[in-house]
Amino acid sequence: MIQRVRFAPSPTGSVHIGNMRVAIFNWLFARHAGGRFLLRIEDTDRERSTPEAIETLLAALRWLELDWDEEPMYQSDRANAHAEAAERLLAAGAAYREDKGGKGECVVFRMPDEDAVFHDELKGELRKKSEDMADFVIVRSNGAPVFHLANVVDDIAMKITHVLRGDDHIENTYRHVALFRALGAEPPRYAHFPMIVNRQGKPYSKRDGDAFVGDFREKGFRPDALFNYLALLGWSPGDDREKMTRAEMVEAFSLDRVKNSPAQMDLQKLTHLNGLYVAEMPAEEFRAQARAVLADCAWGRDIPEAALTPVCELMQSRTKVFSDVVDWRYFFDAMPTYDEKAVRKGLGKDGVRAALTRLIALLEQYPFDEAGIEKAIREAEREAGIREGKLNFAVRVATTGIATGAGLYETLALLGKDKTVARLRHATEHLCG
RNA sequence: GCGCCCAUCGUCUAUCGGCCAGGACACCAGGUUUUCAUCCUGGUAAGCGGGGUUCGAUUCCCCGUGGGCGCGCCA
Repeated sequence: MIQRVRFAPSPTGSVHIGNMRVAIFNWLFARHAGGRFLLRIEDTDRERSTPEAIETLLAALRWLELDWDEEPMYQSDRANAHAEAAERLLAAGAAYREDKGGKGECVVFRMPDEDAVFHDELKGELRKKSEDMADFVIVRSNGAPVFHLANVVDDIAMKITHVLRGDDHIENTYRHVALFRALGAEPPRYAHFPMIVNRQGKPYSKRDGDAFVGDFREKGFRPDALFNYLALLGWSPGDDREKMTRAEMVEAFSLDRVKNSPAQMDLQKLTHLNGLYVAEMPAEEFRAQARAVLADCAWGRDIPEAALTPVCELMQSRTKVFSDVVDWRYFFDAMPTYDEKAVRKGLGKDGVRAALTRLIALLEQYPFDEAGIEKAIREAEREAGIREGKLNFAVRVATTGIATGAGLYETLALLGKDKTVARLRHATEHLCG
């Protein structure tokens, strides 16, 4: 039998990272098994489920290349099926009408008078005593179906074989299993994944920042890196592999390798992984991405291709996230923005002013290329009695304003003699301690 | 309160009774006789507590403790 799983989000305008990981696990499961990955939009909340919210959701799925099979089901189209199911349950005595709070009659599902049991693919046999479960509303007094009913009726219609969702649904599952049976359907198999939690161990929320797929996209994370990272949150291939291609993940994925304890999001590790992906991007693609970031900066919009290309070549290997690109400003502006701390540390020492002043003169004596620049700096050090290599940091701060960057000689060669000399001069006149 | 789920380095994880408890991120030290966000090498760092079962438990069972979830005419 072909396995059919579904991702059934309710569109709210932003896509939560925990939800997306559930989608990833469903997708991986389906692709591994050669089954179907289906989409159901639970858009019965008409206030929040706007066309824009739905588009945001689909865009997030497309961005992560979670391609779905068949036409998505829209729950809002299913009112008749839900109502009909409620009628059947009523007719069979599995449900009854009741006015629970003066709001008019609603339809209540009668929980069977027996313990609820189901087999969870991750957690084993899960059970709950009959007396610990109460009947529950399936149709509101205004006629609208409640989540439980709609969810089960639609899963039946979609012929879902495996429901893979967050373990915050475990309690619902006891009810859902009963609903499936009452509707004459065999319940699907279930697996409940642990949640993604924050530092405090609470479910990851928007208050924690970076809670939505869009946040990562905006910051310049790559979708393949985010996919890879999220897949590893709660799942591992069983060996030491971490950076994996989709094909490898599809091949290796199985439910019995999914952990059943909650995982905490580690932005640093995601950033590291993203850097590995960035490093192997084709140069043109890297440039296009950098260009997209620059387009949002007033100073970065009109950089000619000829100026941008060498900077990209220099910086790609050390770019981890595309938002890093906003720090490239010193390559293009006349003057860098000087970081106070770096200035203090790099330009504050005695003798630095004299050495840099001498360097300005020495730069005139050699060709302005990497080798010539290095020679000039070495010579300036010798003359000033500074230990070899020690002047580099001062030069770096004087010319780029910050403490870190690419290779110094390459950076200066790229900057050009005019900017380099002007900045060195500025440093000797205004910044040295 | 009642019920359910969970528990290995700071974090993500490996281990399916015998491990010097392995890897990764982060961190620290060193190297790439120049910086560095790349790269290489090395290091610090873990089995929540108490009972069992067993020749032997991180691993199996029980009880605590801690955290999470559920107990809606929300999804």
